[in-house]
Amino acid sequence: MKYKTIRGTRDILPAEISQWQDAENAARELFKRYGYSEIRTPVMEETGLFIKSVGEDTDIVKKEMFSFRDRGERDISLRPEGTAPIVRAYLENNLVNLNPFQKLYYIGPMFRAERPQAGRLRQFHQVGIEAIGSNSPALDAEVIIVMAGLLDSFGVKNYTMKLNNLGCADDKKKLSKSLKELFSKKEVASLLCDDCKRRAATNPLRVLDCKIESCKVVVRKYFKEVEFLCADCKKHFDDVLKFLDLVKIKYAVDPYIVRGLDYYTRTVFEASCGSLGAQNAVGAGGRYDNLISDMGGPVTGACGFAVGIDRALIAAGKVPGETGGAKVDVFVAPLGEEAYKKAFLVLADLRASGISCDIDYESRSLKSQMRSADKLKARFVLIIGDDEIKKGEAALRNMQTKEQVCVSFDKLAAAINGKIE
RNA sequence: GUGGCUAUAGUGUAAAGGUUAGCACGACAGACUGUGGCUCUGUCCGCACGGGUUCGAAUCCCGUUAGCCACCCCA
Repeated sequence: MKYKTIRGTRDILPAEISQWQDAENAARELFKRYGYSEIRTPVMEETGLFIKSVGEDTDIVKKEMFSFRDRGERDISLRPEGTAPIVRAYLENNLVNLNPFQKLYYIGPMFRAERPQAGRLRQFHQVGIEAIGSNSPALDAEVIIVMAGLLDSFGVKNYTMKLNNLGCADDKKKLSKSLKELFSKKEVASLLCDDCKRRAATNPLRVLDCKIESCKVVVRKYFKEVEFLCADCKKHFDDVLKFLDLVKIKYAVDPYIVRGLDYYTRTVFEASCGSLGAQNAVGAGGRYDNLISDMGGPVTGACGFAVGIDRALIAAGKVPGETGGAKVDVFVAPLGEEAYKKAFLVLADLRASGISCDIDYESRSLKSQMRSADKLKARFVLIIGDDEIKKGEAALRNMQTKEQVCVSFDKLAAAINGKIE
């Protein structure tokens, strides 16, 4: 029986792992500059956490969660997103008492049971930040700036940053109600696609970002008349834009951006990249001013984003293998059994001195060992044969210059360290 | 989840129902037996899985699985 990775999951092999490490390192370095600390939460949570936060009627909860009941009859889900677990952790660990304002970031796998495609996996990876405990528009702006900086550091180019203002919870309710009324009119409803006819009743905001042209026409024609934003929310959004203008971040306000998670309020944003096909969202986020209180915490604002690492690497055009391959300082090549034992000892000494080195385990010809050394991109090969053992020194060959010198066994580490500098 | 396209060594590909499934890259070994990259030689590794049609299937049909594309939705 040959086993395979399950649908929508994949192995990240050594040839591409450096891209992931580079991306993660870049993210950590960037977040540190902005004062964010890492937090790691479990990949599993109570299912109820996501139903409550992401929303009962959202697709993520309704049809995309990997949920199961464990042996203790608990309802558990693999996390489909990172925000809810972090809010849970913020409240559960009383971080609010430590400091009510927290800047947190996370990196890790998320799980959604969608039909897989390139750039859309069932286990995918997100890196994101959550700044909890402030209503300031400067925070919205900073979060957007950090996301733009992250995409830049990943090498993602040609993305567009779209912003919208959904308003506070009351505004959203007003909007939803107005849209329901609008779509219930026969002359409007008859123009919508079948999906939107259904959405008009269940989740009317989603009609706004329907891709079908006829629906777009309807939305453009009637949506302008819908007034739903209160004065505070309007001002908040205007201030966010001012801060962004101040640091010359490029963005486009798109009144049809609607996020698929119920907890968003006020500012929402999305970075999309044309080269990704239909999976063009490479990062997105927004403000969620009611989530913390909905989860039993104090009334306090928060804002965050998530970037899909898998997608970002595709968008950045990273190709596996370009930077792959192990590199080693010294390849030790013994000839014969006696020499192998000596080599084994030398290996231990060199490694203890901080020198990366490797050896062949199959006792092959020197030619083969030289080839292996070449493949490993070894900078030096240390040849140990009977002659060398007799003389008490090994032959150290520089693979680039082909220069070969004899070095006494007890001075090996020092000699090599001197040459590596 | 719906619809469509696809599936040949590790990778990229050829074979339009008819011998031992070909090629390139790759891996491994060797070319006066203690010296790498180039070259040459040899070796290794494959028809996704399961049924069916046929004298005969990589090739045609069905199913399964997986990938890809669009939708749904989303990072």
